[in-house]
Amino acid sequence: MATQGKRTRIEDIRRIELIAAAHRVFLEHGLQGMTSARICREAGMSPGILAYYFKGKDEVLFGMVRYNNRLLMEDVIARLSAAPTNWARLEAIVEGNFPSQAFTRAIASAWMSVCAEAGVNEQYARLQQLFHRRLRSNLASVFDGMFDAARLHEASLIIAALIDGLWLRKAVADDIGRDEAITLVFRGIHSLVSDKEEQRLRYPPGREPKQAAAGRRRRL
Amino acid sequence: MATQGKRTRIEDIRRIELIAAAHRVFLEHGLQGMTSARICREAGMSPGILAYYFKGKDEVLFGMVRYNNRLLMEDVIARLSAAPTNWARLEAIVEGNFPSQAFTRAIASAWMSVCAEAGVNEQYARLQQLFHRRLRSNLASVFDGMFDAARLHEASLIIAALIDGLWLRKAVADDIGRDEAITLVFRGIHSLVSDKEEQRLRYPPGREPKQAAAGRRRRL
DNA sequence: CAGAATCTTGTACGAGCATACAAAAATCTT
DNA sequence: AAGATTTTTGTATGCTCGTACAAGATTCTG
Repeated sequence: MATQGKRTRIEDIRRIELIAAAHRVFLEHGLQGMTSARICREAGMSPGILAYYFKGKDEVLFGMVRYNNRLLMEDVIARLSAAPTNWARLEAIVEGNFPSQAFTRAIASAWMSVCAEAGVNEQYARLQQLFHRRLRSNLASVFDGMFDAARLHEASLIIAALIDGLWLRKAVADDIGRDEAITLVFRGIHSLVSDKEEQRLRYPPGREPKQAAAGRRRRL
Repeated sequence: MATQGKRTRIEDIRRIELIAAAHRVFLEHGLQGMTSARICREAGMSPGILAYYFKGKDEVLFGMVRYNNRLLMEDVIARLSAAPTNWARLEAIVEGNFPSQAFTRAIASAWMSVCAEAGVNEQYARLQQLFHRRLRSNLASVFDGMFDAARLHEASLIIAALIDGLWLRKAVADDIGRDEAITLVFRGIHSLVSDKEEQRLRYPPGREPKQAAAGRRRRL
């Protein structure tokens, strides 16, 4: 409160460095192997530093999950706002949920450990639920008008679950690549929506086919 | 080797009791909270007993996962062999993957913790892969003849991933019930296969509609 | 029933971990 | 530059958990 010129800056820097280090450790060793000492070593600092900038390890962990989710969301948001058609929006959502360099077994298994923890720890659960809701509402906004309310709910849930299930398989068996996963999700979408509706996705209403145009954006 | 009359019997009994106790602890506390002491207490034995009958905790854990998977598989196998039509076989597979009393948040989160561990520990991975392969080959046997090889692969993978994804959502958000989950999987199946093919599932070839008959069984 | 084999108990040891903290180093202030 | 403040270090403490083990209880055997 008294000083803001330097103190807050260094403090914020260290906190971010530690969270970023925690993120790297997390992606390599999972939630389980994410020990205080390892985080500090990864950040190139002394083991005691964590207690100086954070109340405890849980605070770092929590910040890390938020950091991770923010990274993913920002990517999807950027792609969404640049998408000209609803179909492009759909591609943005699906591809954004399989980040190019991140569809890795190690990352999938780290992600699984967060989901396992979310089953027990209500704070993690809330973070994941936020994430899930965002995915589903993004999907629903693209599908809007194609189904009645109940089917809309169902379709977005099916696609969201399909995406999660593919991540789970990646963690367990690692028998699927990024492009394959994306193809499978689109196969699922394709079979859920009728051909006529799929055309409406590819070419926004009021425009000729073959001529892409900026679809109205409903949600970010 | 020398004595088999009593020794092996008591030994097997204790091992099974401990594994069953481990299973109960696992379902309640997850892989993380599954401590040696808790397992022994749950089994009504002394904390040291575990080291007498097992080489270490990992052996109990491993046996527990096998025990769990066997329970699930036996249920599916029993339903499968009693199924008169391919459609009934499909119902057996899908419903067997959402056991009546077991589609619980606690159980889902315990299951997630195994998947997370499988990403790191190759032994768990193999167990889960076995499980996944069985599910997919069961699905594929029902769908056989409806798709070409590539699409068959895709369809079984999509449905299997959808099932896993619904379990994951159960762990994280607990916003879905057993019947709802089964309905969603069938919605996915319905949209993947054509109406004509779906009829072929419901009524085996060579039989009149409305008259259920025993379909030939392809796989167990 | 005595002695041996088997089974069970309770405890003790050590490893790994989160956290607290005193001392050292660095930085800022005047 | 001297003193005050902030930042960093290294270590110590206490806790949880897996495992080993000696001693006690039970069952088997002759």
